[in-house]
Amino acid sequence: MTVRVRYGPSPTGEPHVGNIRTALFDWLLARRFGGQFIVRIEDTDQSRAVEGAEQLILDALSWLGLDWDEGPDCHGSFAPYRQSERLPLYRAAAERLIADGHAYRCDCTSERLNALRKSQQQAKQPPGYDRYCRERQVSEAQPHVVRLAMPRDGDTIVHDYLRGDVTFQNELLDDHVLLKRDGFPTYHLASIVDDHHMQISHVIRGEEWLSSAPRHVRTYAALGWPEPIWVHIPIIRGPDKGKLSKRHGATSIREYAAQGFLPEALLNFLALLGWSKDETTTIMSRDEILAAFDLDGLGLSSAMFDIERLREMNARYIRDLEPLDFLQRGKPYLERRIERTLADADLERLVLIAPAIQERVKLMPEFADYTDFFYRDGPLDYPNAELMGRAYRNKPWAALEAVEATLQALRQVKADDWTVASLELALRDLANQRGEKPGALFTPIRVATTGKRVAPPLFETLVTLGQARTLERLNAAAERLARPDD
RNA sequence: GGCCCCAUCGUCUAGAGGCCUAGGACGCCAGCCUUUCAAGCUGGUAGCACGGGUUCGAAUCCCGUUGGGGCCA
Repeated sequence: MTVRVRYGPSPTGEPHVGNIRTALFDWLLARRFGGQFIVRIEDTDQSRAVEGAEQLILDALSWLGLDWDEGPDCHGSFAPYRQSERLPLYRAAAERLIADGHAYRCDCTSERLNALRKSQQQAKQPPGYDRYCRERQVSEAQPHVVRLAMPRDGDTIVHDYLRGDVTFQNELLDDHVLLKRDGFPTYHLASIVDDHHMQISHVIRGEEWLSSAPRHVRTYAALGWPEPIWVHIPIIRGPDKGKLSKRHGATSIREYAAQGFLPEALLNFLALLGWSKDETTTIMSRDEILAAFDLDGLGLSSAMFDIERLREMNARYIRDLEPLDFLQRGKPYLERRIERTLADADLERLVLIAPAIQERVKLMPEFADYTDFFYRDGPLDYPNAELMGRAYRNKPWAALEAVEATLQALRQVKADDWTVASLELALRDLANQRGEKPGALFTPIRVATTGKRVAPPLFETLVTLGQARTLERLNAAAERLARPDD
């Protein structure tokens, strides 16, 4: 069997991580088994449509590296891929169902329906359409909806790939609407007609659709079409255990991108939310996930979206980046911070220190914190107290002495010997001579050269900064300590 | 409320009757390392929701209870 799976987002806003995870499983199944991944825009609810949302969805997929074979922006054998452009297909299906006696026209007013619901509520009856029009002849000319004539008794069984057979009592299912008054189909009709015509093999969707699945099964039966394989995957929950939503903070893919999460990390994290390869593997590239993926690895219980775990995974991915790749990815954040653009050669001065920075950055925007001082021209901005650190706290004269001793030692280093090894030797030596711990001496040097208490390792920093600027900044620090009016 | 789904450390999970005195990862705690901050290393903390069965034997199968979630209202 050819695997053909579709992702059917509604263009109602930013794509949500929960939806994208479904798309990920679609994509994985298709790619793993040599099938096709189709993107179909489900825009039959005109009132909820949002301008530009379709592009946002496609962008999110691209950002994660999920490519599609057929979709609204490319040709495919089953075009068009927007439901709003496929209306005649749904109408034809509805007409056929009516002709065969599986569906009927209904012109009940919303007043009647509301009254009905109210009386059902009062009588503590299950709510639902009372099939008033099922035995009537409603003229085509009248405004009307089309409803599916569901069986009145018996059961409908949904064969779910993950859960096995799920049985629903037909008497609890009412005659739902297939075609709305405006001639647009509901999800219940459109998805079925399209899945059939597009030869979809597996319907992977959130568990929230399981309760309407018997309606879909009945529709397939009425149309005489074979059912796809149903795969209802668990939903993602927020920290309060409820369905993940905006209340819980960021939910859109774009927000995660903006916060500095790497697409590889988010992909890995999402894949592991409800799926696992084996008992130990947690870090997997897209290709490794792909090679191991299958539906049987999916779990049945819903997983919580734990941002801490995602952050940790992101940090891990950042550490594992090639240094030059890391620099390129950090570049935009640094440029924004220093408010100018950087040539690649200028950026690549950082290659020596890049691995040390990678160990420290958890989220990409932090890249700027660890690198901006390399690109500042004027005096650094920091309080004098920082310069003294703990060892020279409230003793500017002592700190001054340390800085001056450092200056003296570093001036003697030959320009062509300005390396990590010789700086380490020189500065450790100096600390020894002065009879103090390296940390005591290094703090003022660090603050003087970076303007920060927390910075990358010192020797690499000084080498990257260069001898001239190091001495210049130490001089500036000495001057500040000499007149402690800060 | 009705229907449906689910149930292993705080979190993500491994486990498809004996391999389980339940394994891994993140977090957390302690120690080591250490020039700040990290990273790394070592050790530790913590779980099969409960009650009945079935079986020589149950985290694993069945029933019930409880809890959580979804859908409909």
